[in-house]
Amino acid sequence: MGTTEGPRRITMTPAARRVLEAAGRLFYERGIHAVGVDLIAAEAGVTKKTLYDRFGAKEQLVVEYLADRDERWRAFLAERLDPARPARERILAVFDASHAWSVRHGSKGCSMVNAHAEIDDPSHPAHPIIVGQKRWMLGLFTELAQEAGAGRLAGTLMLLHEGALVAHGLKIFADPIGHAREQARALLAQVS
Amino acid sequence: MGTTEGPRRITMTPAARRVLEAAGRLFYERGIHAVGVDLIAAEAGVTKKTLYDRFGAKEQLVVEYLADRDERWRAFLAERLDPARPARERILAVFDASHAWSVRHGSKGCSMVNAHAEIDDPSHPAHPIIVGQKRWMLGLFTELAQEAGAGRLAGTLMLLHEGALVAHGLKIFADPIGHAREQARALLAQVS
DNA sequence: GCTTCAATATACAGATCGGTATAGTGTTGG
DNA sequence: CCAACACTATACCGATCTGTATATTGAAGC
Repeated sequence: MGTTEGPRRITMTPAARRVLEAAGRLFYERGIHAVGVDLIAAEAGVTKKTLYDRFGAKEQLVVEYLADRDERWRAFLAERLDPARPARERILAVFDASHAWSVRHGSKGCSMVNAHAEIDDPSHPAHPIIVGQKRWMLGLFTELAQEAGAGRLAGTLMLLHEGALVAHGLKIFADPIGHAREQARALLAQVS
Repeated sequence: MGTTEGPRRITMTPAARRVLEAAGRLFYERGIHAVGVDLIAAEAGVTKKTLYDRFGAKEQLVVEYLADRDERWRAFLAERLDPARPARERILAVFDASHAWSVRHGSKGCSMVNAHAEIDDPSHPAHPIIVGQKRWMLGLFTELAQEAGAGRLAGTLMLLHEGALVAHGLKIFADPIGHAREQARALLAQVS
């Protein structure tokens, strides 16, 4: 039950990697529709020809961007979910991972949620990636909560986590992810 | 302490109203950058000249769109926050209002959060409207929670609410707003 | 009655958009 | 040696983008 494994059949040459890096940074910071392929190519130090030789179309570049983020996030999270530790600690580790991730990757909120705001069409090839990650996160919280003997808390944990990411992106109040983690801890403590 | 009252000095003629309605619908459903002024004018049954005579620029149209949504949401919510009722019920009424709002206005999540995903520049005139509404919501939860003798729950209520709106937009699981409301109720019951 | 103004219709400007075409360079592996 | 391939450089295509220009109509208010 790993990553959804969609299309994603592009040759990852050095230039392609630079393109993906630049696209990821620009898409996340400025939005997908606001960023043109010319800018991406320029930032990557690559000609447009190369960009199109590797990715074929901007849409595919968007797909690769999101699939890459999804893959990286799951790997990042897996590193921090030591299966030896009790489920309750692993639940809190999810919030800690989100905090660490946001420190490393910037604070404009969740790239999946942001991309979803720009994609209306459910038949867009990026759509299953977005929904897939969120479903996977809900599944993770469900498993962990059940293992912690608090199965009914899965939905609440998901909502706290999503809310924290949004609040963090909007910079409404200080350390929303830490706040969500603390609330999760308190809720889990009640089930003991 | 009402709406932030930004610029917003345009003559609201009948044609302008139709433009704002069409822009709101299209911006929300397809995203701001994905919708052109030609389409908005066509959908509103108005010439582009009229659109520019009223709004001057697309950016101003975006500002009006968000300011209008903000205003409507606060009025919508005020109608459902009977000051005679106890604070605890009014907190739950916020979640009920969000549910009713989403039924009426569609389910692509929060228009402020979605707009924020497309606006990088904090100096964009729409930025204060977005952040303003969220700050106001946190202030509302803070007041209500304090009045209910559960001041420390304000942040959690905000996170549950934001998370529910996101989850609702992504359609991850059934009735996230109802779930958030139920969790809020449970948390408030503990403070009694 | 004449100005004011909201509105129409249409055409166009300049920039940028996603994407393609053509020609050539440098490296690598059979 | 040479074919394959990743890549550069540059120029171009048609479409779409925001925004403007021109000329006209119809209704309301002093």
